[in-house]
Amino acid sequence: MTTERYNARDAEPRWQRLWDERAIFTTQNDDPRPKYYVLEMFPYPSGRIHMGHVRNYTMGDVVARSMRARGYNVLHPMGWDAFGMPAENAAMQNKTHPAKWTYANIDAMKTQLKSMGLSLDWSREIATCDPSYYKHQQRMFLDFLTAGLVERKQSKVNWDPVDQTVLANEQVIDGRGWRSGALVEQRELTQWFFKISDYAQDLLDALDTLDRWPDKVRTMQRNWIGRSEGLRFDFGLVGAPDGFDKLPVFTTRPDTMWGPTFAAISPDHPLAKALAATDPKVAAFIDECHKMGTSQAEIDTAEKLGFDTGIKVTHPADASWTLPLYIANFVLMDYGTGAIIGCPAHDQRDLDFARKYDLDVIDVFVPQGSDERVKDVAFVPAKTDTVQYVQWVGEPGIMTCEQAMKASLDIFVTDGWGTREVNFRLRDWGISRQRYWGCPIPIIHCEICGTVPVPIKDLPVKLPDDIEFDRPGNPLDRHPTWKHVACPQCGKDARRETDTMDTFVDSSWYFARFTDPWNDSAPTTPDVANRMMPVDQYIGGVEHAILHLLYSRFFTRAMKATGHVGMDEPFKGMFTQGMVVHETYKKADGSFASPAEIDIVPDGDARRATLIDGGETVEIGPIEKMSKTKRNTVDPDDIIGTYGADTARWFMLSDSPPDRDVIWSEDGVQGASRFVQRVWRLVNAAAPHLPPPGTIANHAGDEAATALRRAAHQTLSDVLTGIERLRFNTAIAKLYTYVSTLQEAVDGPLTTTGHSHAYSAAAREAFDILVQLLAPMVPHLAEECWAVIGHQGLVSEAQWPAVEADLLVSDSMTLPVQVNGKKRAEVTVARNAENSQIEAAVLALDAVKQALDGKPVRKIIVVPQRIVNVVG
RNA sequence: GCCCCUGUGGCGGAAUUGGUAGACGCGCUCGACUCAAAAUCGAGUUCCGCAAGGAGUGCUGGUUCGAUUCCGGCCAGGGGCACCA
Repeated sequence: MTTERYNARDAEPRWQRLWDERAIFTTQNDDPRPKYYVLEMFPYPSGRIHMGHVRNYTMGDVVARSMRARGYNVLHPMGWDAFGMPAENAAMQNKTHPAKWTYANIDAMKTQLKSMGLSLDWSREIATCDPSYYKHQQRMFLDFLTAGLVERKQSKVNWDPVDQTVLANEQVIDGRGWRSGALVEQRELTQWFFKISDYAQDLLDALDTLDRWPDKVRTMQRNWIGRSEGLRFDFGLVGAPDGFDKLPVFTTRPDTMWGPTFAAISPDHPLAKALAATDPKVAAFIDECHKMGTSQAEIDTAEKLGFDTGIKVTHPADASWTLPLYIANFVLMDYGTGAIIGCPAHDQRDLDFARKYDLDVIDVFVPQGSDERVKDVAFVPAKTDTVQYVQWVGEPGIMTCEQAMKASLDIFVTDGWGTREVNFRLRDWGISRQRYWGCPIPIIHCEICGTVPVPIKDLPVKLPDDIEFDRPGNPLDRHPTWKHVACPQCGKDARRETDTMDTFVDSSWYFARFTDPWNDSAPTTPDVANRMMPVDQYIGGVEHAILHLLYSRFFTRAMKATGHVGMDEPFKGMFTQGMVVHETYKKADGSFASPAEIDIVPDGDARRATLIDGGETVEIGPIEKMSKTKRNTVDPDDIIGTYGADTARWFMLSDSPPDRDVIWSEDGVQGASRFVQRVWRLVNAAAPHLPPPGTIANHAGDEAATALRRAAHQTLSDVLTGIERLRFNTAIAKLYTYVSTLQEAVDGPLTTTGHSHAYSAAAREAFDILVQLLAPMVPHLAEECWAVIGHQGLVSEAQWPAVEADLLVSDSMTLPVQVNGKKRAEVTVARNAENSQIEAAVLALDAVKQALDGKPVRKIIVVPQRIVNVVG
């Protein structure tokens, strides 16, 4: 039989057009069926999609299509994270307006996404750079301000000298700007902050409820929030300037309070500043500290510097116990109170400092049964280690550090010397950016009225179109007219805030906007948002495990506090997919060749890569993340053009577990392509032999029909759970097996005359199920096949049949038989056989007798439905 | 330094969470079809052994009738955090 090869290039656009015309992926908010919201992290419109996008969106699409087939009202929208610096950089280079550049990119990428055949509701498309989106963001900024969740404060900021902007702590990687790579400097600026730290405890606690999030991500967030419990107390001050009579300190090791030998404050501490005002030597020291870089290398090698203020602090437990007070360069102002106690015996950094400045070292505890005192290495046991306490207000004794910490804390609290305190590493979120291409902060600065919110009726504060990018810095600030406005309160001349918001703000609520993007008067329609939210399955890269996900969790809480949504957590299920990686090809001159320029030929057991143009042999390098610099990228357009979207989708889902990296290889793609053709041939071969759609499968008493139906329903059940657990690779393995089973049917009974009606009907069901299960993964091929086997409608709209549970169990079962833990035989017994019957059957087996070798049977373990083990 | 994850054939990986290790795919070998190639189809493919059989899930101990799975110690690779008191 001759069947033409499946032509994806012809079929795919045809089905995409039909889906579009019939708007079958448009979601109604008032649909009575249960909702399911599946979302992939929306892309930055860089201009072209890459393989990472293909993988991400394919996974989401499989979930969306399968949930639709299971009867849910699926919301699966797409949008654009469209503000950001690349648009400004492009504007500087090409003299194009960021908006023009961005929207052109959106157009191009939308075309690419459409060629993938994704089941997206494009009617909800949003771009964060559109005033119809950011006006609501401005509104929420004002709501948050009213609710006390926004603060304007002087703060030391990370300043990126290349991009000329402030960076959040999260955007500083190894002391360098995350985008420019420039060494970050410290500057004092007045900035807008979202008070995410107000929610630190809640954000931490609620992680326990997110049971459909990867543990890895939850751990990362937990560490980032960084909760630590400890003791807060005041040192008394002797000889300090007026107004400073005590020094608040936080410590997580109250047990070391019995052996401090110095105290130190940050160079940014108010007391240090006060001293600097009258003492030029202090001022000089502080200056020196500020010159210190923040890069990792500098921090690692930086010398611990201290300046003895001459001031003494008094120990809270004993006012006659005084310690010297230093200003030290390693004390951070924005953690704890900006002041520390130094206990050199049990902290290496304190010990180094003590040795350098010739301070005492007091051992609070020593190893159990030892009298060894600290010399050059601090003694820092684990909290659960048991040690001998020698310095103690009560009876010295042997206990764990944990016990001693608790006991010390109790003493301090009971005696009124201090209080329990919890500190978090998480800082407030600085959102001010000195950039043009971002959401303007809706504030007006008036000399008389101070900072005045822009009235909600005046929103949006739109970005001006006529701007120039001839110089670095913030073009909004240089605009001749934009910032000059009248104060909304007093009407006098005032000045607009020229900072824009961090782009992470834009992506912190887009998922909520998708629920009703048509509402022009408010960010959300709470009724609708509460019905469609939270996102049931969110899918994206691990690189956003902290930043984006934590901000979104905060934002949802803030939106709840201001009445825009009714829930705390935005993402019920979260999944982080792995990267797409590819081997690299290095030419003799050290430059890289792209996979498209390479021919791979077998070379003995190995493979050899040569340049198609010229034939030069190139070195096959390590497998790495696809990147422009390594030139190991594969263009989705090329793959879709050559093999079709279905092949690309199938490949992305096969083999690699979705949370791990997938190695893109030509062999793999061809394997996927072969599968597409195989399905096509199989379905075409079967089609003429199938009874009309709707023929009811009834297998009673027909062995062959029963076997076929069992295979179909087993596969249905397996694929369903595979997708549910996002284990697409195993779902695909089941489909491969199922295709082989159906191939056997086509090669045998189905195409031979004389098979029963029951068998025909079972085959009809079996092929319907095949095509339906393929549809989420290779939707175009599935539509084509659906038509070939005689269906009128679209498989994309067809509901999956229910799994018939009684088909998943058979009347007899084959159990493996072990003797002393080694498999020796198999035994087939009735499903409902008694254990005694099974035992008898097992002992009668020759293989068992042989393996026992005459030894008596001591025990027989029969695990129902599983295994039999004979112990001799 | 602290925290987390991973380790299974030539390769990607399965294994219903303590019950037949290696499903499924890739690659490879042999065969069929073909003048030939591609495509397709069939057989084989953890290792040692002609075989019977034995060994085997990074290494090493343990728990168990039974361990890839649980526990202890180590080794290797990857990731996150880090002057955080």
